[in-house]
Amino acid sequence: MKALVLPAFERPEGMTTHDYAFARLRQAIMVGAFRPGTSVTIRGLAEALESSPTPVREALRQLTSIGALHFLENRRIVVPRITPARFEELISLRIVLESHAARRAVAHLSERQIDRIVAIDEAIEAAILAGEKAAALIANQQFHRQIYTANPDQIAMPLIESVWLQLGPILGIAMEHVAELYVVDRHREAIEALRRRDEDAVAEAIGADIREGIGGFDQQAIAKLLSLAG
Amino acid sequence: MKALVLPAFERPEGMTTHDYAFARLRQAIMVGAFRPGTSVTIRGLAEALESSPTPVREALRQLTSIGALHFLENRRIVVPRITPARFEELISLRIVLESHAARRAVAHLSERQIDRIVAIDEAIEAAILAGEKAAALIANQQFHRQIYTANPDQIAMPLIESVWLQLGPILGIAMEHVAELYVVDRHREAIEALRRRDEDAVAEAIGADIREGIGGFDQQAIAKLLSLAG
DNA sequence: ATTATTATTTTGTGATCACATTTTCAGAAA
DNA sequence: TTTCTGAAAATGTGATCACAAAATAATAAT
Repeated sequence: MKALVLPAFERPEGMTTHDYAFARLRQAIMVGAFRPGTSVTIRGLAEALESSPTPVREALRQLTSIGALHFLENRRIVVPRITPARFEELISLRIVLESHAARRAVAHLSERQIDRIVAIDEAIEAAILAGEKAAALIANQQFHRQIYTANPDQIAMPLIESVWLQLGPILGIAMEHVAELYVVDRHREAIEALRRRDEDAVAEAIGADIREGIGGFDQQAIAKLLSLAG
Repeated sequence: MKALVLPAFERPEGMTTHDYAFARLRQAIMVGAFRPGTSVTIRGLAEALESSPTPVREALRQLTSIGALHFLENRRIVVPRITPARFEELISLRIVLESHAARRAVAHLSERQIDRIVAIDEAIEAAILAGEKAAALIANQQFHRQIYTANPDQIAMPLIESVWLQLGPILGIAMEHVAELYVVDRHREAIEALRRRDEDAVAEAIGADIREGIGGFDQQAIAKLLSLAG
């Protein structure tokens, strides 16, 4: 078992080792640093993170609870495999959850907050132009998160992030094999609908954004990506 | 801090201490054994479960990850507080998630499986007649779970169970203060729609089941229940 | 050469300890 | 009496160890 290399991560001053381990592993999964089916071990990750096993164990309990990793029957921990059918379930669930979260956020959004969302959209475009796929993915998530968290009573965000995490590994493969990830987006429509405070139009734009964005990968395309990943 | 008493739980042969701790705590939260705002400690729970702190710590990482408990800024662990607005978010998210999950399960259900769902519905009725509220709540969940898990590629179930868990503490209060919890249900309609393989009717019946069941507690009723709980 | 058995290694689990951080309590000062 | 300060207690964190369970490798039997 060769030494594991994780994407770089800046640990903030005073962050506990457990929180650092969790945040770093979560980010790595989110940007596709682990392939579907990959086994991880407590000691392997502890070594890569330069920590003792305890914080890693606790982080792994969290990551398995949010669907980012799976505990197998034999107690091994793996990055979940994905099938075209499961990909479709993830996308359809994303559409349902995020349309709903967007709809319920509309009444809470100030013009200032919408300006902030516009700025994030510009950062997405910049990342795409620069060919920085992982940065575009993260910025795209921030775009969505900024909308949904405008609702102070929202509880959908952890669920939405869990779905995003489960998409991480396949999107990681996609980022290696397709020229651009967010060719299509409907962010302009979403922003316009937000400004009009039109809940139906917002939900429609968000749903279409997902469906026509990464949801555009059909079962054949997913199967092809999975075969490319070995 | 007085000794904690947890609802009884039958530990299966060979179950690891961690799995037992997690399952028992999860169940306790689900049936409302903890009040919103209650603080729990690792050592307190370990004592109640007759284990060392390690498995409890790992279980707490899981429970906080699925929304059943919250880590506070000061590192304390509490049962989340709930407001009428949050209750409404939980219900509306339940409606969206479960209608969707039901819809996507329809194509996968055999007659044999539907028979099993009917049997569960009968068990719910029996529990209601016997005045066993917690048993009715668990059986009601099993009714729903049986439908949604018919879809072999479904991924919504962990999200749905997280929402159920977040409703646990307030439903626990409700069980103490209302005569019956599931006065209204739309299980018959759901079952009929399942037999007809009518996705729209299934989604509609499940949505109505939730909306007219526990979703019938309006903001005033929730505020009243919260004040009764202290 | 193949299969079964045994030994070794790897990996997860639970316990315990020391330490860091937060809360509570007691005593002193205003 | 109230507020402040310092000490003690409670609580979470991380490290380490031994043990249990699973996987792999080596050896023996067919």
